[in-house]
Amino acid sequence: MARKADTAPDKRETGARLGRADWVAAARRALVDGGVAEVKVDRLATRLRVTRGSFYWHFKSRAELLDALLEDWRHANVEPFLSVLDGEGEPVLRLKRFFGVWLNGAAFDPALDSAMRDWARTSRPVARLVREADAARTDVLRRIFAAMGYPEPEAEVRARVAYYHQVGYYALGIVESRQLREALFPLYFKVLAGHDVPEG
Amino acid sequence: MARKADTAPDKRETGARLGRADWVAAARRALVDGGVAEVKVDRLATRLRVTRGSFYWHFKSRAELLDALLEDWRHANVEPFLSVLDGEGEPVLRLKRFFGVWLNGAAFDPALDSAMRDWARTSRPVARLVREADAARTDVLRRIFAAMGYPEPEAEVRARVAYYHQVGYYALGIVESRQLREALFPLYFKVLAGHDVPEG
DNA sequence: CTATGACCATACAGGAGAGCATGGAACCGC
DNA sequence: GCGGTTCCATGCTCTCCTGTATGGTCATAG
Repeated sequence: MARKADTAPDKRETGARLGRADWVAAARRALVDGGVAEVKVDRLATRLRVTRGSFYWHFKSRAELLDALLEDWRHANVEPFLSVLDGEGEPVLRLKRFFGVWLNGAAFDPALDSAMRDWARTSRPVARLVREADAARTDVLRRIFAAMGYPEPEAEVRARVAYYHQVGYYALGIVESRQLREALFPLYFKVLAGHDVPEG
Repeated sequence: MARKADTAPDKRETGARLGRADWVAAARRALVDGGVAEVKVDRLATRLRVTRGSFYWHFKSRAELLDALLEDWRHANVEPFLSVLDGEGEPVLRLKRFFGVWLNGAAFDPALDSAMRDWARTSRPVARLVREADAARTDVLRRIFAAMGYPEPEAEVRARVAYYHQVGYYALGIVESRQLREALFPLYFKVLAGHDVPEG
């Protein structure tokens, strides 16, 4: 029944066949709004409007899908984050750019980040990966603060406060208008950086 | 087989019968080190060295256990937290006391707090409860900063940074020696409060 | 037009876990 | 020590999910 797609195939374009990427994308969505426990083969199949027979052609097992999901996250939410922000320029401007990433949310998905952290609580390899990402990110911040002239213990502490603060913000599941966040931005910057927001 | 408790009944004292509280305690432990998904009736039964038959005498369903778990958390980790910290005294000293709660961790359990937040990601009522707790706690902080003389928008921002920072710290699953944390405490205090650590 | 490979449906086996029903054991008041 | 209450064991049913096997359909190269 129904290769003709009764209503809407949810993600893939009309009638197109699926690939591993489609399954990973569906898994990512399920992870974000349900946790790993909700990443189940038959549910994804239902959502993609195919049967599990399709899945087991693309993947050997559910574990293989989770591995692919992990690699997908690493590739999309860790590497770019670092390469973009660990560049050149005035330290204060680099810091402003760092905060900007959180604010505009173009480079990465905070909800996915939280979901990954949730997953990490019950999976050793995931925990390792997430912690590596966290360490790398805080290290970028630490170097920026050090370049701004803060002595070593304080640079580390400021990096932590800034980064942990953001993680906490998203962990709380706070929903605020972009306007409000932008209005508070100068104050956040002053408190976290100990400087006023620079021009540019 | 075995009312005589082969090895150790895990929690309840020798041979004693169980009550709702025992099941809730077991559920809390399971929640902390496995997430809601691991709070399963038969696993708890195994851990308590009884069968599921016992459970369904004390509880109508698994959902009822989760409700009890929720109420248990609210009663143990929200109300005391506020009453203790919203007291009298110098604002700076109250702030120091607030941070002290995080540090010595006697008044509440940060791991449980994180587990609850994870749970809140996939449950509306839990999210509502956790958010109420968060709002109440940040409000205590905000009032302290305001009493310290910070004008209103900044008091709010400093309260957020301080609180979110702690939430993030635990969300990352960081494990540090108490020594290191105490060594960094003065710096944290200086960055977060804009003051040196007061005496007393 | 046909053959090959990519993609998917169907049907089966098996496990894990929730929930109910019922009988038995332990305990307590009297 | 007897009867009622409290607590627990045992044995079912049912649902959800994973994994495998196998055959069908579609696209496309030649």
